[in-house]
Amino acid sequence: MQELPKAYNSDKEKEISKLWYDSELTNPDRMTEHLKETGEKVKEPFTIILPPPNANGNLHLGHVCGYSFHDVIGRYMRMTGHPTLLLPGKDHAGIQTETVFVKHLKEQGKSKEDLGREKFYEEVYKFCMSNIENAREQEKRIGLSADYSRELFTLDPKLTKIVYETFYKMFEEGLIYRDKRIINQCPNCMTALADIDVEHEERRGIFAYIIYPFVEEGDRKLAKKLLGVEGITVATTRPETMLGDTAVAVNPQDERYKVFVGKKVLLPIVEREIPVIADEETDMETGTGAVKVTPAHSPVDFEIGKKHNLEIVNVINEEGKMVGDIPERFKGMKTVECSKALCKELDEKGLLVKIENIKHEVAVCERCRTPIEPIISNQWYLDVSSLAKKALENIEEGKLKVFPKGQQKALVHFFEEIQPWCISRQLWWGQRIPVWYKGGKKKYDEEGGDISLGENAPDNSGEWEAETDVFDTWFSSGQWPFSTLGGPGSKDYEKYYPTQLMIHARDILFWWSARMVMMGLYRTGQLPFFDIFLTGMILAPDGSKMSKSKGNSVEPKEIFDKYGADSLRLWYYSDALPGSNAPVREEKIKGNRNFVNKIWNASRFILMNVQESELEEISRRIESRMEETERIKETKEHVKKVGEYIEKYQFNLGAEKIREFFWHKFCDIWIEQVKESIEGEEIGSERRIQYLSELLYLLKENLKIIHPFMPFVTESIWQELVRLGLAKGLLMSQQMMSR
RNA sequence: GGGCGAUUAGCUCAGCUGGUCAGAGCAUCUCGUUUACACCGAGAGGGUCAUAGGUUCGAAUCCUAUAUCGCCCACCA
Repeated sequence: MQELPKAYNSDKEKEISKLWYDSELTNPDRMTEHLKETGEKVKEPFTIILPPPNANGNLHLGHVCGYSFHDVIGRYMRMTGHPTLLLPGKDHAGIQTETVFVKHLKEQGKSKEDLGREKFYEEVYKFCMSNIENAREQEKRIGLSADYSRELFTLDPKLTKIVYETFYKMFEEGLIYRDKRIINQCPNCMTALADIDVEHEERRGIFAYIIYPFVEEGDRKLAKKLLGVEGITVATTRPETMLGDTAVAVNPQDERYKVFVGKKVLLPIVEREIPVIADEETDMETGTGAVKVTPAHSPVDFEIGKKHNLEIVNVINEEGKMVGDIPERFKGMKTVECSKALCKELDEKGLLVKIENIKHEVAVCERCRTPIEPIISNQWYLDVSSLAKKALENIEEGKLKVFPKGQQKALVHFFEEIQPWCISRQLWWGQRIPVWYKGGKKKYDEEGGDISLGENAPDNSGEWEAETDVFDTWFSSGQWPFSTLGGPGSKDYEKYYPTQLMIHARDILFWWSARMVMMGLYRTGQLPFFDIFLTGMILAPDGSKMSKSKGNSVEPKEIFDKYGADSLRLWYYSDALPGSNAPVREEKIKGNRNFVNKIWNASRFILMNVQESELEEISRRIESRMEETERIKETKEHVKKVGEYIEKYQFNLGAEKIREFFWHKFCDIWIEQVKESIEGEEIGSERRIQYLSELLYLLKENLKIIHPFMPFVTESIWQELVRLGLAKGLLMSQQMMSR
């Protein structure tokens, strides 16, 4: 009797999601009431804090798909009696957003300095807000049943307050301190980076052999005899740093150089006398076995310098330009430029032996791929050793688990090897570190002095200078699970913390989950979550990494428009398993679209068969206790099995199972059987009523168990049933196999 | 240099604690003018489960090597 369109049209997805959000059942408080009203059992709340996407651009396919994991388990939990909170948010993404926005400005011929700090902040804020709106719409399009009434931005003052509290506590306990040491400076982003923000990339480079002549005549002669030249030859990939050399190191076991240890060489060009020292770290096999030591611009050399009490000579500034106590002609040069100029001069002096072209690993900025400059600088550090230790204990005790297991070992390794975390960034976009220096920051760093914590200066004396650095983004997002819930003591926190599960892409395991675990344990004494599920990475169709620059990225909108969200979700469940990569396969998504349509048509067929006069009786029967037929029994087992798969995070198996069962059992066999059984039967006959009731009941239970995976098509069919009085409410809030 | 993981049909991959495990989807081929659906139905072909050993009554599944690929970590100048 029903006249439904012949094919499911995914255009209606927007109306469907409006039903969900308008119902407010995505709010666990509201869901609790709903369960009570309908006489269902209310179980423990289930909470997932969603990873906040960066508010500086569009969501890519990976973000959007990732949420289908949060959503499938969230919906399942909601449908099994757990008031469920999927808490959404957006990340200000300090360095990345600042980089993106500065680029925008540059295109308009402006710089951030033109705007000034305050105006800049305002503009970036606006920029983020418009992106956030966009991102939210994309999240809704995949069907994410998140509670948007609780949505937060990482720079929300409520969150900043909690982040500051953590900072004060850590400072007072001595975990946070200011220290002068060698840091990773990105000359492009103009800020310090934590070790973890640095990546290694193979780049072409040079390996230059340079002679450092001995100071004493006698040494020169001896060297000539033993080494062939009047000095010691060092090999380096970065000749420009020689301007800051304060020693030459050799291995104490190295017979070639033993006699020269303690002697002095004359640093060419600069004409500075520096000692030859012995250090075990020096590898006899590399280069000439003698290495120049530049404590100011190499982490290794910094350590050697500390050990041997060497002078630290700064010759490169935070912009990657040559500065300091160096010959005038090199000042202001970029490092590469300087390297070339130096090689030329050395060659003219006969001190350049040779230059080899090599490939080597270079440390680069994770965001802009600019090679980082190690420089000496004062920064804020967090001593994470005690926090990491607690995290490790929780892993060892089996309280914290990572899926897949292999990544758990990686996390253990990370915690074991963890170094102090540089948490200050020289950016404008972010949370200002709440510190005031009496008499100025420079004075404090040079001679020490008074410091005051707080958002405002302790008094109006005018003596206090505000810290201008901001926190590393991860310092605040590391507190996300409890800060979004209002922090210890608040109502939501008491109800929903700790959460159960964290799901995100595996590339941010160390940046994010590791930090959340440490910060959570620190601030709340509890793990912020117990399971970490790492999603697979989506790749371009050819198996390469998707990137805008390569032009091989697939836009989510394209897929949504063409195949609908359900098809995309189902593809993701089966292909993007933890630990694996998933190249986008359009044919497969298309195949899922066919399944979506199959569900639609099977439902449509059943409704077509039911006559208006039979509705009331059928409705009565499916609402009352049905006789347990073989088919119903089998369906119950099916639902149970799928539930187990979801609870074990085996979404791929769950997806396969619902497809297999609905298509090849329910449609191919049962519908066909019923079709045959009622053929030629009179309308309203007991036989018809009985079969059709059973079929409708089975359909409803199937829709329920399919719903977490494919919410749109199932909900839209459910609403057709509601229209006919065969169902009530939203499918989203129904309870599995509940009668 | 260290660690982790992968290697199963043309493609993308399932296969949990060893015994109907040789599978799914897509692709291919054949047949079907059935009134839910051609975004369909019925069926077919296709893999010595990377290689070599080993444990076992029995291994894709456990162990040991080898090869290839991928990812992560790492200060080798």
